[in-house]
Amino acid sequence: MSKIVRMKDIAAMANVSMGTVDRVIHNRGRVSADAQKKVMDVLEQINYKPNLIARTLSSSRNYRVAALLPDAELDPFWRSSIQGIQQAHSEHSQFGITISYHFFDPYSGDSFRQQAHDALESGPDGILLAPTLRQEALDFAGICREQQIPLVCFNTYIHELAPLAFIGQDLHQSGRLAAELMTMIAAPGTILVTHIGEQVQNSAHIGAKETGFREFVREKGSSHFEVNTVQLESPSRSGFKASLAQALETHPHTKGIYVTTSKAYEIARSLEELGKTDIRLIGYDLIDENLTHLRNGTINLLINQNSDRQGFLGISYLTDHLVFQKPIPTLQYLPLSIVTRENLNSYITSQEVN
Amino acid sequence: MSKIVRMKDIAAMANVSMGTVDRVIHNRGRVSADAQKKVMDVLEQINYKPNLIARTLSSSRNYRVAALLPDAELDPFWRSSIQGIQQAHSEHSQFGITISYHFFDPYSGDSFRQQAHDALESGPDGILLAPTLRQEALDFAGICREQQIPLVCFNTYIHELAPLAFIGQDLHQSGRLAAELMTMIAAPGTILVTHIGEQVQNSAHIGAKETGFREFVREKGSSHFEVNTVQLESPSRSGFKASLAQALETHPHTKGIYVTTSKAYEIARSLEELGKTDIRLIGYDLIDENLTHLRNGTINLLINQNSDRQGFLGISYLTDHLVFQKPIPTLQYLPLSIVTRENLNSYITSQEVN
DNA sequence: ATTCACATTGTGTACGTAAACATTTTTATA
DNA sequence: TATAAAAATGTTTACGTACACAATGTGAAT
Repeated sequence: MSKIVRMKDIAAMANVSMGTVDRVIHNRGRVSADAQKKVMDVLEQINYKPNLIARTLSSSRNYRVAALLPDAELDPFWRSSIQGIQQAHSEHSQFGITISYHFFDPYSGDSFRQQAHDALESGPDGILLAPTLRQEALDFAGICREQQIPLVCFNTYIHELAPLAFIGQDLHQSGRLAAELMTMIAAPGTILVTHIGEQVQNSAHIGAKETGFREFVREKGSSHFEVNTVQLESPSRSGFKASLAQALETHPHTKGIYVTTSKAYEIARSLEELGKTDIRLIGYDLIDENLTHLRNGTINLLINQNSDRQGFLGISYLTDHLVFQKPIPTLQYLPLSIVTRENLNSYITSQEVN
Repeated sequence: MSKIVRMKDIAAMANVSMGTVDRVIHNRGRVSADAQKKVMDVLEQINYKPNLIARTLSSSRNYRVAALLPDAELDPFWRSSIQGIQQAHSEHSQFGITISYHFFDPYSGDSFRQQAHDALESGPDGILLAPTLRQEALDFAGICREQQIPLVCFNTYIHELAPLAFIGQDLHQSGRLAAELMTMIAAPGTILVTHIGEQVQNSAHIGAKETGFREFVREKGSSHFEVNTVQLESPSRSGFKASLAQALETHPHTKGIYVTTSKAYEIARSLEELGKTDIRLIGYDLIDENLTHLRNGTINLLINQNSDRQGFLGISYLTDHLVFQKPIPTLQYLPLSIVTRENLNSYITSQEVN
């Protein structure tokens, strides 16, 4: 029977005007201690839930969100993040959300600083950030905090950033999962953990996966498997395939390769060219380049970081925070999705609507 | 620059009143051909998107939704569906959605009819249905169509129901996936597909999984694996373990068991009691009973039907349809999530909020 | 031409909140 | 005490839509 309580009702119960109730609820000040108490007393008795619909309609202002993430032209991994952001945007545009995009070179501090500057220039009410560069991200987060701009981060977890929300994957656990899967599908022998032309800045990020991987093997598979880390040339250089071949010669009993980034397709391509078919390959992310090899069997498993959903949730959370003033999760770990040839389509199909 | 167009603007452009615009947009009739044309012309030129916020606030009526699904007391599988429904409800209750629950015995037509009758009695504006009983569901859907009550179904796909939306899993593909996983982790030998005390009504439902499973093995694993179907006693009967032991004697080279329902824990328990440790076990759903065995390793893999998300989406779609009059997907297949010991937590953890 | 029935069109109010604005009360100052 | 300034409180309007209601216009029957 509990009818919905409105500000009007509270005003009546407390014997004050709606204006006063409004001032108390939003503590805008300019209220006598007496009135304050009267309203607070009522608020404690009843369970007032503001009507978010009415609130949104009333204060129908426009919110600007700046999305700051690497350029998908430079790394296709980010394509799906952008898709997720765009989908969230199209679902929320009616709430007066506009998004400006600022794409940076994921390995260039200068590029980041430039784009970050532009993002701030646009006078955003909220910022969505993929903090691939640690130090630059920290500096930027400081400015956001100074300027009181809500910051939501995704993909790369950096504890000290202390954003309003982080959305991503538990990387340590992700590494453990990869190891579990590898020990399930690979024959006993050597497992290579590959790092491909990585920059120093990313080392913490990648490190958590490797640590998790090794931890699992130590716990559960040390009798059958030996883990070795190899550093390969950047795929953009001609030496890439050679450096892989070299690694395989050094470790002749290699039965599996774990690629900690979305670049498994580069390894897959080289393995095909080298005619190696007895090596299990586990990598990350449903980018087109990987899917081809997952379908033809060169890549056996992919762990999906759900970066489309990361982008989607990032924008959704900012909308909830800005528009609806709803509480949002501080830390949102997404599922560690395992993708094979047979469940791939269930992860990438979109549905018709009516 | 494209300012948002309101009904007011359309009225001005077409030289009519807002009332007329309203009548045209909602084709409530009582409009002259002349006025109709004037408004339509404007509507074709501009891109009018109604403000759903304002619409919702204005027609702030209450919607009743009836949820009709099996009793979780009789089958724990349904617990998570209910959780999902409740979560969606708590997120949408501010939009004036109230839900009445009607739990039936999943194997009793009488029970279903009784609860379905109650559900209709409650005068719902929308219905969420888990159509476990085929014929009864068809009859019920007919009544819903007659009474023009929107019907959203989940979990069990029945084509002839033709609901507003179906949310669930592609069962054929689910079977294929199970087979792919089984051939990855099991040693060559016999694979058993088990049916546990199933009712006739569910045969179509379960059949799709088995067909998919066999199809995959035929295509990709026929040289190493032989698939056999076994029918076991209902776990409630004392003969369950014996019937399993009997099946394993009949098929002495059994290396894997595929349980097409959420009852893998029953098999796991019996396997433990029988001391069988070399048989891989793949089942469905993250119910507590299964998780225990997944954690201790008796169950190797679970395929998650995401029934919490099914319930959540079911209510969300009904809300979108009723409250926001948004288009919703006709057919929403959810991902075929693969769950292991190491990614289990990423599927069941909930987050703190701020 | 007058009246009535009916079709069409226009106007006003409600939804619940936020925020601008107007009014009253209190306090400080001369 | 008178008066201005400041503080507190109350009132009104806007947000965009839906819907009830009022006001026109049209044509037919008397």
